[in-house]
Amino acid sequence: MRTVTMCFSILQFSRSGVPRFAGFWRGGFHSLSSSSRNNSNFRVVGSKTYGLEGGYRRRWIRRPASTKAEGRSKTADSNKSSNIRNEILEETVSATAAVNVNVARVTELRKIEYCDIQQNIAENKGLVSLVTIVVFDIETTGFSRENDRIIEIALRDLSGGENSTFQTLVNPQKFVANHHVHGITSRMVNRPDVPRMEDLIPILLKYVRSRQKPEGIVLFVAHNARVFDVPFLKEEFNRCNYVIPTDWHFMDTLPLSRQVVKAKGQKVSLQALREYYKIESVGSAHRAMADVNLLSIIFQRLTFDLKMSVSNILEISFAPTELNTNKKKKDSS
DNA sequence: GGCCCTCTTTAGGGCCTT
Repeated sequence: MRTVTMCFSILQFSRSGVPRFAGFWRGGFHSLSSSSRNNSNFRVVGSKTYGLEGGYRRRWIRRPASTKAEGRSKTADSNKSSNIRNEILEETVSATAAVNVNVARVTELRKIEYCDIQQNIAENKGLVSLVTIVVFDIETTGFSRENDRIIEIALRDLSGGENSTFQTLVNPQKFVANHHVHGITSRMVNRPDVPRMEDLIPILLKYVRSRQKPEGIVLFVAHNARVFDVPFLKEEFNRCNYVIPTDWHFMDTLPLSRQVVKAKGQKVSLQALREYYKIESVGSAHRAMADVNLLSIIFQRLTFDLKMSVSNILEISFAPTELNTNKKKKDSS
């Protein structure tokens, strides 16, 4: 199986982190392939949006985990807080006092010197213990990061285990004109029980932090990330007065796809890649978690074909600050 | 918007993301 062979391809490159890294990939992709259809174990959604029971009393509801893989598990959920946000978070992260998450996070991140991380990576010091790879996807009201908004976000931590996925609809507070693309309508998201981006970001930060390894970095993977997903995410964070943590790095699978596929005259869209790799279609295309599950498999195939190690992948990763997303007026002089 | 390709580079069209 490709899952196994990929481990071998990476083992050729990674030395110090070999044993743990093998488990890292094997566990992650095993869990994905064995339960990709229904192992979403952490959702923050409008209750009616997904047709779940629970009515309107609860602002958001959870779905139980169903993954088979082992992983970090937080079982404590007995604290009956009236704050539903805390109630959700207690499933995945330790409950903390209500603090300004962003300020605290930025302060803490300053203690983790970027150059130290880079140096550790360069020296290949236990990469597995440093890197959490998260495949993600967003659905939006359109292509303009200035005028459009995120309406759905999904993540999958490839290390697998409980709470390895996260997905939610997002209230854009504007009309969704492109529902024909993803099937997400205004009525589904413009609701008081669907979190707005400013509500979601603190939850997202805590969720990612719960998946992050001690003093490690998180590598987010998306298709066309450099041009679409990351600038969009960055814009939404800015709009809500948040900053993307400095230990969040991003990788775009589009250039990898061009290297592998386009040389053979094929297209490099997500669906074209699905056909190229003969991956069975599961879920609706252009829904965030379905695309995340698909990209998780494609990412595995691409890195296998290109014989890429984690070190190689990190070398082509980028920070949001490296992107020049400022609006530039074309110089007509 | 950024990247890639070509009938190119003093440019333009297509792809990719929703």
